[in-house]
Amino acid sequence: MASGIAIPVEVDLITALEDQGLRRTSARSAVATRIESVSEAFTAEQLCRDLPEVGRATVYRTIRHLVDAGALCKLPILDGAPMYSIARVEHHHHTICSKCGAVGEFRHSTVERLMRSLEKEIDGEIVGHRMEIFITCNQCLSSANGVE
Amino acid sequence: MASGIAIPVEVDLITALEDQGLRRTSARSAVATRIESVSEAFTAEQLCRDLPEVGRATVYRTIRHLVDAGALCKLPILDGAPMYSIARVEHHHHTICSKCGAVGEFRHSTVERLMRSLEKEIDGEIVGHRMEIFITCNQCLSSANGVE
DNA sequence: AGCCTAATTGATATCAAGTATCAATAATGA
DNA sequence: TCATTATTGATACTTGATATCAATTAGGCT
Repeated sequence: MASGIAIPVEVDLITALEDQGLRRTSARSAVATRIESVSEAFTAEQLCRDLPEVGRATVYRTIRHLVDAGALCKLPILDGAPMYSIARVEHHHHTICSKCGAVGEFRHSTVERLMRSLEKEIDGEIVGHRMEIFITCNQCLSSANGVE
Repeated sequence: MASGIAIPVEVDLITALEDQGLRRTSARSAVATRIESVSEAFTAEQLCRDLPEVGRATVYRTIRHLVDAGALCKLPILDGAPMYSIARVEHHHHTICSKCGAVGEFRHSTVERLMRSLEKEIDGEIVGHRMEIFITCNQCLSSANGVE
């Protein structure tokens, strides 16, 4: 999705954890491996279901560590549990398909430029931003055409 | 906040509810009045605490109706319950102070222009977007200076 | 290898936010 | 006023997530 503007970087979740001074354990490896193998965004509960051999608490803790390490993005969904996706692009934003929930990443220089121009208009100091674009992905568009 | 670019519109929450075909009741009036009187963004639980005479279920239901009516914005917070703010500006985005949590609104044409330019790059059809700018508000900036 | 210590785990209890239920109540229209 | 329908709110429940804490495990040290 938006592959033309994504800048992929190497992702190694277990290393990201070790870089935080955390030990490499079988539970953490299981969580990391699983996340790397699912290409799409996921919720914590999904991960718990996929990994019944790992305790819920550990799954949640590991996710939190990965978010702290910057290796995972936590993105709040309007209704329901937040989703997580691997941070493959340095600084990026997300596209969310409002039909199927698929999450993509993109990066666009205009967003950063926009921040600088807003700086004058805003009553304080900008420390960060977040942006989500809601789309109907091509897959959902074509399947809708096929049915109707 | 960002008053130079905000375009205020009239807000009358109880009317917004009636426009949805909902009855004017004392519980709904109490909720609407309370929301109008607090100038800042709030959580559902805060509202419940402020209105002990109105049942929790009714508070939640009324908030949902107001969001459906477009009179309230629901904005997901990274950790914890979503906050709600009156939609005073037609289409707008939010500033959130990461120190004190104060929420402001702003509107900027560049955001809409940005959407149009992104349309080409994104693998699907844009149906909406959301943007939050995290700031340290002037009040928090000055109080930090005063203490340190 | 074996030991020591601190980190980690996970079953369980708990918490917090929010929704479903449903009998009692209130609002509207005839 | 009456009949009908919407609304209310106490309660129970669901879901997502965290706290507790005894048992286990990893990593360093000798």
